[in-house]
Amino acid sequence: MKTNTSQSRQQPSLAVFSSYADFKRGFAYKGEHLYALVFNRNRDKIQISKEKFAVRNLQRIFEATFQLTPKIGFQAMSLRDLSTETGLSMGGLYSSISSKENIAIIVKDVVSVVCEEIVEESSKQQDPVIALEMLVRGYLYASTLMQHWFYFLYFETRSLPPDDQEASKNIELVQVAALEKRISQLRRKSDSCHKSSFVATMTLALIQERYLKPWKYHQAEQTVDDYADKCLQLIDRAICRDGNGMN
Amino acid sequence: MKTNTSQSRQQPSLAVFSSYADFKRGFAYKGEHLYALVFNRNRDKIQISKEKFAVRNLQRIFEATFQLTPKIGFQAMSLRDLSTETGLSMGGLYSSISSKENIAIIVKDVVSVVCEEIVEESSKQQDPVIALEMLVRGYLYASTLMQHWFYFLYFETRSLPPDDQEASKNIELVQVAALEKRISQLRRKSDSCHKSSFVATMTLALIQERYLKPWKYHQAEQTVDDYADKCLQLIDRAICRDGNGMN
DNA sequence: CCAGAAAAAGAGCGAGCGTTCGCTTTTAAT
DNA sequence: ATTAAAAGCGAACGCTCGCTCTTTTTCTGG
Repeated sequence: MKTNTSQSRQQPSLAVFSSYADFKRGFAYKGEHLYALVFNRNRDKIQISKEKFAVRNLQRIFEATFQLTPKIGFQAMSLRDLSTETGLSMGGLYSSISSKENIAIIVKDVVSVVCEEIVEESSKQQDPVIALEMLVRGYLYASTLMQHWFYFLYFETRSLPPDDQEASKNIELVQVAALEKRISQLRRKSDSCHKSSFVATMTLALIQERYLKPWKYHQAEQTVDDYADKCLQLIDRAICRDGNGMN
Repeated sequence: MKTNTSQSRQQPSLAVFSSYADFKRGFAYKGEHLYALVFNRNRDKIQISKEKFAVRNLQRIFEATFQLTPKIGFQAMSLRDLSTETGLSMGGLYSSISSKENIAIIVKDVVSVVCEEIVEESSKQQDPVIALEMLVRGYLYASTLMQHWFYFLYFETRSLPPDDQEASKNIELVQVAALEKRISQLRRKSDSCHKSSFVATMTLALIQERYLKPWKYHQAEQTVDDYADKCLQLIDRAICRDGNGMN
């Protein structure tokens, strides 16, 4: 599995999944795979040419960033802090990422790729119920597995150059649009039911709540699976598509 | 209440309100009133002794901060930027706030005061329906009127010293707890209904969504009143208290 | 209108930032 | 074992930061 034939970079699809464990198994963006992806997508920013070395350094750099950043913010993290935490020298840091800003840009890129795949996979589905479930579970599960990345992007969007800030906001807009489309396909047309756009907004807010507030969920008396179930159930209620008859 | 015997500063209560316009009228934390409050609560941090000058400078400083900060973040805003934007000199800035960090600390303090009052006013109500409505509308309306302050605190909590970071998270926990208490009083006991804690979390996430994403709502094709109605309606659905008692 | 007090000004300070570059060590194909 | 290329290193650089302090200007009450 790990034996990479030089350049057979392939994105295994999210495939079908119905639980977090399931999803996790098929999830491609983790461990060395993830950093190999980063390496391949950002060769221009990385002055190291051998994948082996680049991947090792990138892994250290991002893990250290996610360690240092949440309590003090990205801007307040100095490259000397990062050097200490990674064990790399100043020079090593620079041959790996070329600039501090690139760290944030790469995070944006990664989250972007993951989100696009979720939307893409879901859009292949013609059944709106399954498609919606894929969106909700996909985003929820992916942002749990990559919590640090999603969290970082949300709070550090403002550390990005203007164009990337725009792109970062766009990720979210695409996500809501995908949700809204599927929700509107399911919504019972009635004035007493919530508008699709409102329900889509609510759904995204709930998903984000989960990865933005790790201190609430890290102890996790409640699993992500439960959380996903509740979100889906709530959507049903909001659009009057309840299983049990409610008046 | 507050121990204000010597101080003439009085906080007009939020009183009763049933619409945004209503709430706005009775809202005490705006304009010069607000900065007078800041001045009185932070005399130790402010080296200017005449209220007149202090209030004028504070107003300039916070308005400039809220202008500069959203796009680049607080850490990236230099005091020279702030000096340019406010029209104050370096020295003027320092006699007004003593340190850059104090700007963030004061924001935390202000948001804290506003939130405490919302919870306090609501807790005086014995009718849980009205109490819940006061919480939701109060938080939603207040965070609309003071959008910059709430937004800043959410994104800049990490620029605060550790104790204030803790305090900032606490504001949110108090808010959810207040919501949860009232929701649990209304919740129909049934396994098919969402747990009070989940509904409270969802409610807060929805409220925050609104002030955290100004680019979605600033054009506001949808008023805050509508938004509040929808939130309350959704709560009812989630806890199986529909019966459409929604006027 | 004046004199003492308060406020505003802004050049200057040391610290620490992101970044660079000349050098050493490691790697890996011969 | 040799050697050229790649990776790693860290002192040093220019710059900007938050902050201070002396000087100047403005305010204010008699």
